[in-house]
Amino acid sequence: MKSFSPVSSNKLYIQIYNQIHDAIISGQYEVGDRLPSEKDLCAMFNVSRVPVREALSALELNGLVDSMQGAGVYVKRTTPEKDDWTHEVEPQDIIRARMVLEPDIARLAAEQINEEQRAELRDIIERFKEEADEDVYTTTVDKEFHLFLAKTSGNTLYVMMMEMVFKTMEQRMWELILSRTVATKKYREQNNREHLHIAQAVLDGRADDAYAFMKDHMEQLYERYWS
Amino acid sequence: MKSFSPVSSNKLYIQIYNQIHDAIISGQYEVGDRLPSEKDLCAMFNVSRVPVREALSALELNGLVDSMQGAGVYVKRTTPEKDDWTHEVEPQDIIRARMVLEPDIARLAAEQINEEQRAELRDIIERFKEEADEDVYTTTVDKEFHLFLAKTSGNTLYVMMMEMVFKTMEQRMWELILSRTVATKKYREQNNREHLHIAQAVLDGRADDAYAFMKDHMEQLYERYWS
DNA sequence: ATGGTATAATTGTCTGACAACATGATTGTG
DNA sequence: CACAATCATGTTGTCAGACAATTATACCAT
Repeated sequence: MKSFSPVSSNKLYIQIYNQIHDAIISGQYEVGDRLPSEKDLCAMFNVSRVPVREALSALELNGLVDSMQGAGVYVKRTTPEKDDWTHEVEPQDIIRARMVLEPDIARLAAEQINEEQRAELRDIIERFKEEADEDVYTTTVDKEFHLFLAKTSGNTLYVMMMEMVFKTMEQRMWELILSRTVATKKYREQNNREHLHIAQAVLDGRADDAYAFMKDHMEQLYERYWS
Repeated sequence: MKSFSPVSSNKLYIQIYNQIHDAIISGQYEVGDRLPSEKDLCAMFNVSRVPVREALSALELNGLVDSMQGAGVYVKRTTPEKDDWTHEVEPQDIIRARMVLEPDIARLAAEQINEEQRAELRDIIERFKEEADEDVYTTTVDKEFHLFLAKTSGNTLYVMMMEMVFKTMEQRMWELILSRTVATKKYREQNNREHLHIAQAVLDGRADDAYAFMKDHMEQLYERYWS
């Protein structure tokens, strides 16, 4: 493999780490390749074993390489941590998850809402009404509404799950799909009506209604998507 | 701050790294705190400076600490608050979310399972039976089963949500709660029966049964927890 | 060819030393 | 007394050499 450049200044092990790290993730090494031995690396970088070992141990603890006593240091993976699962989420996956989750969230929210949260919800309702008059359709208030319900449910797992949902929706331009469905004027009005029904049920503490209205709302979304 | 335990075997710098890493992300150190000097750490771990420095340089290259020559090693971050939501998840939150999610996951899994996955599921069933004879109760196969269903459902959001659930369960020693409920012999047998019923329904593609059995299973969990 | 053994290569750890730098105490001077 | 320069001390960064533990390889006898 390639030779490394001798290092010059300011914390050798950092420069050595960066050089080897870049060499690995840039694909100069394949998975399973063996790095040069520490002795060779010392010669390449023109340093002692200490900074080389500090760099290598950091790479190992980062999961990039695997060092085995007596054998050598082997490349374990050449790609940075991929938590990029959003690309394999299909639109129907999101709708399905929301159909299952959100009615229960609405019910819990209606059961547990307090005065402070009622004020916040009224504020959101106002913004829904303002938004109804505008020409452009945005999903910010929509998102805010559903996340508010999750928070009000008091179940932190629901909050995190809904944030996952919306993060995924943003990551993949769902705007396009929305533009074909709820973004049209007719559907926007219906959407608004449904939101207001749910909000009112939550405000009144009518848990069963909140559940039912949210279920309807989600089923509407489902049908609109598949039509 | 606290003292560290002397290390014993098998790559000292890994154990040292883990101990310091855990001490930092668990909040035993605030941002800006100074770690003990290398000399002190050597005394605490009862090792030489070499593995201590290898662990510290890895922490620095991971961005957790900042080591300044002549001054000391200072904590840079204690892990973003983002990952720190698990502590506010209550046990009933987890049960509630699972009650809502998992029946639908089971249904989807039964609808979409293919031959390869059937083989994997049979393998899991075998391990359930092996585990039934052992004395100690572990949750590894249980977790594997439920995560398998999520994967088989084909809904990546469900997979991520279930991973969230189990990660949370592990983070907050649910073992303790389990030891009071499902860990007892009587419940373990019932648990096993329920799992096998669900698995068989999924294997046969009986979606409605898978849904119903999983719902029962979750309701059983719910009742066991609250009793 | 095959299997076992000796040898070499490689990583893991220790010890001791010194250089580079930061901080606070000491001292000297106005 | 105030203040600045100097020094002592503690800390991290690096070097050199050594040995232990483990693995891979070469060699040899059968």
